[in-house]
Amino acid sequence: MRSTLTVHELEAFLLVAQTCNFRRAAESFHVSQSALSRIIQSAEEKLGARLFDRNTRRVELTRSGEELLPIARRIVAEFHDSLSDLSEFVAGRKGQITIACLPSAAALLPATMFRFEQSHPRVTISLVPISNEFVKDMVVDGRADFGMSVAPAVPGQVTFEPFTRDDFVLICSRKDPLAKRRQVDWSVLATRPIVASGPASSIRPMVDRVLAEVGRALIPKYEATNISVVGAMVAAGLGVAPIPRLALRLIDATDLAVLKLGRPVVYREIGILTRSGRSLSAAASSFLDTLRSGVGESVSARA
Amino acid sequence: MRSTLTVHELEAFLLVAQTCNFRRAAESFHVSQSALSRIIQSAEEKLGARLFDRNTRRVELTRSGEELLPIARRIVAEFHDSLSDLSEFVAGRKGQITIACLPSAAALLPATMFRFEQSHPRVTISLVPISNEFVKDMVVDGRADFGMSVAPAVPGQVTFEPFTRDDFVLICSRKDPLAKRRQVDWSVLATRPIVASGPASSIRPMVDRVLAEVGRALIPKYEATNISVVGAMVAAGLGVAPIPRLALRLIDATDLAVLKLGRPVVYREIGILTRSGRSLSAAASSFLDTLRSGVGESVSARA
DNA sequence: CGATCTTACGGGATTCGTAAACATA
DNA sequence: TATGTTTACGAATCCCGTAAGATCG
Repeated sequence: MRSTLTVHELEAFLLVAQTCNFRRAAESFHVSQSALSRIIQSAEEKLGARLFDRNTRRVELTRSGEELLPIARRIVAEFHDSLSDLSEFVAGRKGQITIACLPSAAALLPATMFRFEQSHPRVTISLVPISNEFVKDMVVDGRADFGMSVAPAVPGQVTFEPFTRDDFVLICSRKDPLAKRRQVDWSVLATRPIVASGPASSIRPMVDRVLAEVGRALIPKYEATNISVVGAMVAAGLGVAPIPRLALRLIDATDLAVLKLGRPVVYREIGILTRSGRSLSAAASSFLDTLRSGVGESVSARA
Repeated sequence: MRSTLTVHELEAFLLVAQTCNFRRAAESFHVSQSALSRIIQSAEEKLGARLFDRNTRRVELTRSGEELLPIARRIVAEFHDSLSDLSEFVAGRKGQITIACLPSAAALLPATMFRFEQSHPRVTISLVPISNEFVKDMVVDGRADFGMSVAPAVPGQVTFEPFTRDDFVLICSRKDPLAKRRQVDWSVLATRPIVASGPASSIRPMVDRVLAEVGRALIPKYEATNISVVGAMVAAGLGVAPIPRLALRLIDATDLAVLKLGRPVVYREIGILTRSGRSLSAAASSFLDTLRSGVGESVSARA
């Protein structure tokens, strides 16, 4: 074989083989018949063998042509099928999205996931709840398409796009006299034992900082790594806890009172982490569009 | 997808994906680096998605690129593997040959088949011994690549190329006094009972014609369709039989004497039948070349 | 500043369509 | 002669290589 055939030539070949008629095949192929004739000639030349025995009245496959027929069919089918699969992917209609996010931020996503499912039924989503520091890692090394968390201490490898603000609330037992109030200031924390999140949590550093601002140090009476456990301890009356409002979704609130935390005004900025200088998959990109377009909804859902 | 990618582009893509470096990939691909850059650009444009996130220092696959990677590998591999298979076929190094031939002509082939096997180990050959009239049929409708037989009564659909002449011999019992002679004339047939081939055989009409020429009619004392049976009957002393020399190979000659048949000089022209206006497969064509190039050998083998 | 990808540009090869030539039943 | 394939030819397109430009570490 002097040179390699083209998919274009194989397609032309298939049409001629199908119709055994250059004129009609040319029509199907949307080229002039002389062009088709030359395409076949070129294929034959490259192959070093005639593909059709033809005269002006009859066109039929040679043995070589018969041998090529199933091969060409397979190649052309493979070619188009595979690439159309790919185009599904490129269009974002198919694919897999992995999202790394803070456990509390996970509460922001299900509504969006539901809407996304309507328009992108063939996209699967894997939501990985993970502590703050690892969100960035997963995004940086590509294990996640994007992340949802607070802004990273060191940007650079990731880009942070603010998405929503998460303010803090105080939870206390329903039996605590505070339970009657709608809002308290952070200073109230001086009056009660504090159930604190573990130091690895994204919550703890903020609470520490705020308390430092108001001139007090956090001396935790109790500590728990898991926010649900914090909730349970508070519900049992062991103390009070300042937590992000979104974290309420992860807690059994039956025996809890939730109070707005007034001054100072503190919030976490929850945003979208993407890898800098790296493009998103089409599916992930669509998902983020859906997420952004639903901001109003998700903010109201937060109340 | 606006338009369809090219195998050429897929190959370029694979090289870039492999090296993550346009310059080196361009080298492997035997094009300038700018050309490669444009090939990738073209692929990206056709696909509607970037394949590489790249700047002057780093080149790495996007998600779309990662998705394309296994697809491209499969397509390109399939493409080359299949077509190289085909080129094996086209070169005649691989394939299947079906030969329809007279049972007696089959004796001409094994020597050639042996030599052909040396140079074309991946070609399989199917030899179909079949009566004369069907040889032509098989060639005409393509069930056989070519045939070996006497010239067809009506040419036209097939082309006849003479290959060898097959003269006639007389077989008789070793006990017959004739057995002492080396050569007799056809007229000797008047002196003995004749064991004739069946009327469907290609031999019979010739014998009839020759006897008519020498002014005698063939009144067969015995008849057999199968040439081996004719031989056995002659060996048993039931009569004598004029048969083509090639047919001797199909007969147990232990108890037979073989005499040359002198006047009139009669022979069958055995030749190669191919379908008119139809090209042979490369393997069949090679085989025929081998066959023709071995004429001397096969003629001598005939003695 | 150096290595590397991208863009600009001119030339050459390819491929197309129209139309005339050619071939077979 | 009618139908259908091939060849001729001019035009448009595509693709390449060289070289200059742009960009990141």
